[in-house]
Formats: sequence, C-alpha cells, structure tokens
Amino acid sequence: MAEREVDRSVSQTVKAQLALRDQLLSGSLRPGERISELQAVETTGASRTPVRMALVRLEEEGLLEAIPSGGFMVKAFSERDISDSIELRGTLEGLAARFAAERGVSARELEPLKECLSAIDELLRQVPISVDAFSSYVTLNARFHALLTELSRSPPLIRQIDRASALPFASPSGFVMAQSALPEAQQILIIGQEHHRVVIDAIENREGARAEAVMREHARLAVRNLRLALRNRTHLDLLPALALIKTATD
Amino acid sequence: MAEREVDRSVSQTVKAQLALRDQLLSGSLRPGERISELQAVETTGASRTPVRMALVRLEEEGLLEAIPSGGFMVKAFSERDISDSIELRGTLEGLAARFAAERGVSARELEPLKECLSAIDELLRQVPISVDAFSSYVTLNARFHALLTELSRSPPLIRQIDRASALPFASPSGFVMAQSALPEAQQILIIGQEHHRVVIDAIENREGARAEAVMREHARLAVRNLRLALRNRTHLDLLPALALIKTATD
DNA sequence: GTCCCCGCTATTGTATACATTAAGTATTCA
DNA sequence: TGAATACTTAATGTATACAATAGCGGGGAC
Repeated sequence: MAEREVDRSVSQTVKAQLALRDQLLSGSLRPGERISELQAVETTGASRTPVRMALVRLEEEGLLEAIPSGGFMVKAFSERDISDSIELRGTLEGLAARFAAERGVSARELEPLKECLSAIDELLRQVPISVDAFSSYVTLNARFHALLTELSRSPPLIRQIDRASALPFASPSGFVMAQSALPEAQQILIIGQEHHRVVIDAIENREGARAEAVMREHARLAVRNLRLALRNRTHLDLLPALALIKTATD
Repeated sequence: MAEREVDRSVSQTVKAQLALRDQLLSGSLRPGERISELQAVETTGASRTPVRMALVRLEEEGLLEAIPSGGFMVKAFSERDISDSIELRGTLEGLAARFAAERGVSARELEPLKECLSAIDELLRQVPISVDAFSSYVTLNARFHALLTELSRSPPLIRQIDRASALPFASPSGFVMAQSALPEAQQILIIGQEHHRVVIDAIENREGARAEAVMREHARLAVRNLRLALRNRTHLDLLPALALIKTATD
C-alpha cells in the first residue's frame, strides 16, 4: 500500500461518510441509482470496511436504502415526502419549544438566541438581500433552531430533531435560498423572523402552548416556501439537496 | 473454521443485531457498561465485521453510545428521558392521525383498525385481566398503533415513528404490563381503549385536530402510567426494557 | 513513600482475502 | 427463432490478519 494516502486526523469511517454524503447531496449519485462499494472505495480512499460502516450510517440517516438482494441505492423523495419532513420537524421543534417554556429557561440561556435574532435582523435590513448575506442567514438560522432545540433540555427529543434534520432538505432555511431572487423571498424571511421573536417571547413568559403553536406555524411557512421554490425552478441549483427529489416520471 | 455453526437463513449482521438487542433488553449488559467486541463475537457467533455493523445499527437505534476513544457502551436513560420519549412518540402519532384524517381514509382501510379494537374489547372484558391476556393485549395494541401510523401515508413520518418506537421502552403498551396487578391497571387500559375509539371516529369524520389531540392525550396517559409503574416497582421484572434505566445514584 | 514515566497488553480501527450469491450472456434445444 | 438453462463474472457478505492506540501496571527516581 504505497500510494494510498492515509489521513489519520479523522477516522476512515467518518471520512468516507462525509465524502459519500457530499456525493449524494451534490447530485453525483442519482436517486434510485445503486451504489457500488468498490467505486465508493475508489472515490473515498478508504477501504471496504469503513466504507460499509459509512453506508450503514447513511442508510440509518435516511439518504440510502438497502436493496433486499444486497447493497444500497440512493433514496428518492417525492415533493410530499419533503414537505411532510418539514412539517414533522416543525412538530418536534414545537414540542421542544413547549418543553422549554414549561420547564423554564433563565435569561442567561436565552441570551444567545437573542443575539442570533439581532444578527438576522441586521442582515434583513438589506433590500434586496445579497447572496453572501443569504449564506450568513442560513448559518444563523440553523444556529437559532439548534439553540432553541437545546432549550428543551430533553436529550431524546434533541436527538430525534437532529435525525429529522439529517435529511438536509428538511432544513427550512435551505429552501429560502432557492428563491433568493423571487420577490416573495424577503417577505418570507421577515415573517420567519417574526416567528423567532414570538417563540422567544412565549418561552420567556412560560406560555407553552403559544411557543409550540408558533413553531408549527413556522414549519407551515417553510412548506409554502418549498412549494414556491419548486414552482420557480430557476434557482434550484442553489439547493443541492433537492438532487434527491424524484424526477417527474415518478 | 470447523466448529463455527453458520446459519445461512438470515444474515450474520441481522443475527448479531437481534442477539445483542436481546442482551441489552434482558439486562445482561448493564447501562454504562462498555461493550466488548470480542465478547459479542463469542456470544453472537458472528465474526467481527457483522458484529461491528450490528453495533453501528444499535447505536443509531439509540441503545448504544459511541465512546470517543473507541468502542461502544450501553446507553443509560433517566426516568424523564423515558417519559419524554413517550410524549415524543405521542406527538408524532398525533401528526400521523391528523394526516390520516385530513387526507382521507376509506372505510376498507379502517376495517383492520376496528378489528383490533374489538379484539382488545374482548380481552378487557376479563376482570381482573390474566397475564396471558395482557400478553395478547400488548401485541394487539402495538398492531393498532402500527396500523394507525400507516394510515398517514407518509413514509418519512412512518419511518420517524418507527425510530421513536425503536427504543422499546417508548412503547406505551409495555408499561402497562409492569402494573398488571395494580388496581388502577384495568382502568388505564379502558381509558386507553376509549382513546383508540375516539381517534378512529375522528379520522372517519375527517376531524384532524381532534384526531391529533386524542393521540397526544393517549401519550400523556402512558406517561402517568409509567410514573405509576415506577412507584410500584414490584412488577418491574416484567419490563426488561427498564433495565436501561439509570440507577438511583445518577 | 509517592509520583511519574516507560513499556506492555488488550482492544479497537483498518485492510484484504475468501465465500457466496445474483445477474448477464451465450449456447442449445424445441 | 425464441426461450430456457447453464456458465461465467462481478458484486456483496463474511472472516481474519495486521496496525495503531489507549489504558494499565510496574519500576525507578526524587
């Protein structure tokens, strides 16, 4: 094994998993396509054992599907699969927000959330918003949702939300990008930001039901958002995750 | 490899996974305990590769936890972890019930649900209920919940509910058993059965909100149920899954 | 006597060889 | 000529050998 370059800073399994996920989300591998272990070995640089572990993990993650006769194929999703996933995630986040409100959260714990909020406000002042600002928005929004989830203090719930978000298309923030040039885009971001504000307020005032309701509404907004994006396919290239959507023939 | 008996009817990976899960739920392996690959190889009869695949799957399933320095340990759960898991599952089932109601379900699809309902009614007529009848109840109840989940016609949601149920303690039916001899037991089963009846009615009448609400209430009943069971520990041996609960010192 | 360092051992992470099965192709028979 | 069967091949499933690392124990020095 002279020529195999081995990077020992991360495990081969993790390296393979990241590489394969990249390939999946970038669209190098088409939905329904069978994934070849040997090919994966070549493209990832790891050997078969770590590659197989990565494949198992990606299957559990929901990006791959086991073929009964052996091996794995790239999973394909319908538009409804995706909108359901968004709603599902919203439902779980609603539960997290309710837990946070009911169980109580100190002002100190809410601080990072509020910082996120302000930072997003800052970005949204730009009209129309630039691509760079969008990129920052996506990061900040993801951070906001992650922090909110943490406030539930419920490891099983946090874990489950992570899994529901693992399918990257379930990330509401992602879809926004697809329509950055649409006139409705900015408006949608502003409504979403309003939701963020309300959920913090509800948690501060220990209004569990209100906190839950607004997060579910937030997800419904994201679903409308997705529909809009799919009707205006011009910017879909900004959404690598959508490579996993089934083609029209399905 | 003369003496290793190989059963070719199922894959070694699946065999190892089932065997290890058995060990976890039966309490042979204690929470927090590190799991030895070599030992697992001996007890399962599979070789290291399939054992490792099984360990990865069990980690994704939530029964094991990866140790940073390598290997896996048996995950430990607090009482709140478990009650949160039940509520989480109820929330997802509520969404499934709502989807079923909103998207419409034919009378023919509801038939199996109603059969389950009647069968459970039959069992509950026994007062007090026998251990055998309990066992049947658990099976039927699980079937009812699975069928209900299917009605949502949402693969991502079904998948997620399966995962939330994968932690077996999250199965509301399980906890009932722990208190089969308690005076409150029968009453709880009867209330649960009433919930089942209501959710079917709500789905038939396309009342999404009502269908969702009753499933969430159903989960809250299961949580009360769990608390009751834990206060009356005499029958905990009926609940192997609870072997995973952290001991009092945690 | 205690603390630190070195080396050993046990266990995991990785690579690869071997077994088995499924799919594709060619050949033969009807 | 078409269909069925057998053979070949390429892939996955399994087992095991090898490498690296972390934890532990002993010994030495301060």
